[in-house]
Amino acid sequence: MTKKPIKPAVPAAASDMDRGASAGAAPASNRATRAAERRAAIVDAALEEFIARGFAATRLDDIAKRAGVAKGTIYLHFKDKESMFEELVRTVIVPVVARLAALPPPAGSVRDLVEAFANNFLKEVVGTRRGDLVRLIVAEGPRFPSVADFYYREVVSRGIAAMRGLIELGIARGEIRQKDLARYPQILVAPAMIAVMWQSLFSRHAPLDAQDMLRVHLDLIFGERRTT
Amino acid sequence: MTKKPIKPAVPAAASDMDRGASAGAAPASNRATRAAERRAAIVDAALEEFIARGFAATRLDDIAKRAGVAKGTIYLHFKDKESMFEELVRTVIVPVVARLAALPPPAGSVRDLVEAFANNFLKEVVGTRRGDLVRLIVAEGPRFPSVADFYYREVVSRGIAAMRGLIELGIARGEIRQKDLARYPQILVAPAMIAVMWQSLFSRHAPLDAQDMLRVHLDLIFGERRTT
Amino acid sequence: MTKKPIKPAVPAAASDMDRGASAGAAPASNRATRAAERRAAIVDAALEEFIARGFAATRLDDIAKRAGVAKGTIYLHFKDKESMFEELVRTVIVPVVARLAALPPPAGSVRDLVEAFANNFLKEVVGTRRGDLVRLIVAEGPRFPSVADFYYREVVSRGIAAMRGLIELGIARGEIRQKDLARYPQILVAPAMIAVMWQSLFSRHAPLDAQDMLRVHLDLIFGERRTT
Amino acid sequence: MTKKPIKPAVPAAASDMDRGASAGAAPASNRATRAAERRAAIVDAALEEFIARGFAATRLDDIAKRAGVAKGTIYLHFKDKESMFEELVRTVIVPVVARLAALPPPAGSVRDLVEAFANNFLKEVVGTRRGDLVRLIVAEGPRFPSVADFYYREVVSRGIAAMRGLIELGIARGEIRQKDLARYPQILVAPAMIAVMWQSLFSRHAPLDAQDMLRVHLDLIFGERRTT
DNA sequence: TATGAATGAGTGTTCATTCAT
DNA sequence: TATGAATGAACACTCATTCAT
Repeated sequence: MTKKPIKPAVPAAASDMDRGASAGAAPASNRATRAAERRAAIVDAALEEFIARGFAATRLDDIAKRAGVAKGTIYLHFKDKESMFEELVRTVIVPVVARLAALPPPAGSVRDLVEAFANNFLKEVVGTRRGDLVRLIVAEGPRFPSVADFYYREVVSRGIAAMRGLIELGIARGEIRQKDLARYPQILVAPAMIAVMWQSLFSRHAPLDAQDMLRVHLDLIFGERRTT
Repeated sequence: MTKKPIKPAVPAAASDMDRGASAGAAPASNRATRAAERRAAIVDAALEEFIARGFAATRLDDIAKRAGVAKGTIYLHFKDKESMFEELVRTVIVPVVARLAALPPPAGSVRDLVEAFANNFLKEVVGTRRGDLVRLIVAEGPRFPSVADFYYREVVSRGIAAMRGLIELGIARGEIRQKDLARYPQILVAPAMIAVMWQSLFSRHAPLDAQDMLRVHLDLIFGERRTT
Repeated sequence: MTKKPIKPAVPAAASDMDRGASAGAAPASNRATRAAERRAAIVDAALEEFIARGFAATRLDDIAKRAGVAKGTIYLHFKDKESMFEELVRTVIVPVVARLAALPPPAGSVRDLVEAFANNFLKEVVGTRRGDLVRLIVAEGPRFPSVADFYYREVVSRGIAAMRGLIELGIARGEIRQKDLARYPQILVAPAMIAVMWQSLFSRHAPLDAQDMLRVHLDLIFGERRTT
Repeated sequence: MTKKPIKPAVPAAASDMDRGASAGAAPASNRATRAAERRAAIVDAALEEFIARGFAATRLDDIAKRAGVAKGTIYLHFKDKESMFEELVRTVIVPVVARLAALPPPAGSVRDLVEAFANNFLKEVVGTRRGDLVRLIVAEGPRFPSVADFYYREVVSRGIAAMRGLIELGIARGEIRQKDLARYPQILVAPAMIAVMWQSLFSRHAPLDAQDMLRVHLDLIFGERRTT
């Protein structure tokens, strides 16, 4: 029995950001696979270009060139430039959210949980292309309400809810003193967001040790760690 | 003796953002005054458009229309679109910085100082056009290194330094326990920045009581206030 | 066996100036052919417009309209207006030079040679669009050194050399008495050039019988012909 | 008795080309003088710019700057750019023609006359701004029929007539053998015209000894000079 | 009379989108 | 399905001309 290569439903479509090392072109058996690969290539290229230049200043020509397809091909996958941008954000964000939603085992203290979460964020977002995507959304959000909406719905509101849950847990367990914090989970993540922006904008003026900063921030919330 | 109205040499040139209620434009006496007024009108209009659409998507035609001048007039004041954007940021930011630099009377506790500062920020930046300008800089910074540089130099680095000074004072006076905070003044202002972004992007999904959030954040840093 | 119509790889690309009666455009089979035809149409139209108005006053819009293409199409073939002008001159001149370089059979006297040459020039240049092109180069040369350079290299220096050769031959054969003439072949062609200019500028004031004038000039150089 | 400064009817208006060393601003007594000086300055500047860039590419701004007047001032002297160009040519050419019309004493042989004339032309036209003006007229003539007409009427037809007169005199005196030459005085001046163009266009590729060339040409017409 | 700020029509160039191959 | 040549609307920028001072 020939074992057919198992292809994901949305194959490789989520850009390099979510591909391990799938760079080396896969065998590309049938039609659908090829199409999906092309789409993924376009998404990757578009993300790169949009991040580098913003929506309006990005040329479809450049995206096509970078993706290694003809300009017309883009229109086989996306209705127009705007749709492409909107779908792009969805395509890239969905798997990230999915992974984060698969919470790590809630073992240990709340601080440990939050810290694990923060470290993950540091590694996977701050200073990476994903961090740039966040900045891109901040930049283009007002011109793309649907993107802002999507981002709020899928990422922000969920993230806020998750953080609130952790904060309430921390309060219940006595790890967090300040009860009001549960009303503003934003405070918990604010320095992380600042770190994201800082890396994009100011890191060449004054590098920021994001990890250390987040530790200090957590100390503020959970109390300084006893260095036993 | 007739008291002649004293007109500033470069009057109101810094955009509405810094004009009190100069709406009812004066008769506009001399040439230089007129020129300055026009320039101010262009700056105002450009700011509005750039915030609404971003740099690349803004049309000089629209700026001219909004400013009530002909397209060519813009080029009497600015070399080209890019220079306009760069000078615009400077023009708008400088007086804000100048005002903030005029420190409020350092009376009372450090918390009071910080709180006064935060309230000022809330009133003057969060949810205002100035807040949008911050977002605009975040959005366009990577494409306009000179703007990012300027903003870092004039606003960020100074703000960080000022915050650090306050934090160290708070530590010295025993108001702030966590000494490490002085290494990351960003933590102090992070929620304020988040508030700025939030208002631009998500306020229609979930309004944010920025003032209350900042209070909670300060409680975190200074300890909860005794409600006497 | 069906004899397929042989099409040149770059067909008719050199403007009407070098097309015989290709007016009834062929069905235009393949892609490359179509492209070449379009390019030729643009070159023709541009030549016409540049001659009529000069470089600066010529509108790309008009060229496009005359060529029957969209304005953007021009930019598929030429980098910008300046390059178009420069390439245009090359494109048009090269085949003319090529044809002249294919020397007529060097039979008969030097005078006959020169006369054949002059008659050819009269028919093909004086009073034609090619003549206007010469005037155009004289007009725009100072603003387009590269054009002047090219023209000097490809046309002038070669023409001068060829004339010098003929003159020396004429001297050797005793047909030309004045030996110094070999130092200034320009004298040989000067009346022809004057004829070119005259047709463009003054023919409506005073028509010039260029052929007769050239005959008189040759009489001057070779001595009057015995009217046998 | 106050000695009023004698002003020329067309004061200084003919550009540097016809001013000796009037550069050092004259006392400029009354209104009319000042106006005439300004006009002359504009004419000078305009000539310079038109020669350097051609009609269409010349900016009134540059002319004004070079002339040391405001842009609006130009419109006090000329209806618009086209009129300025047309009047400019007239203004500059008239005195040149006037001077040439004041024929040198017709002493000596015809060849001496022609040679004196040619030397004058070499010194005053070839390689000078006046020569450039000739090229400018050749360049812009087709777009400015009135200029071409004027030039033909005032310069070309008169020059042709004068040359014809000299040729006929030469024939009558036996200095010139070829009687047909009288029908094409253009032949007499053709090398001189070529020299004018050559200096503008090709002198940097191959310098041309115009004087020697003209001598050879005259030898051709009058027979080689006996070097006694 | 002279100025030069202001105007706005005009033009070169770009680029999202279409469509014949 | 994929291509990329062709399109033409859109836009930044220029510059001749006007006019209030």
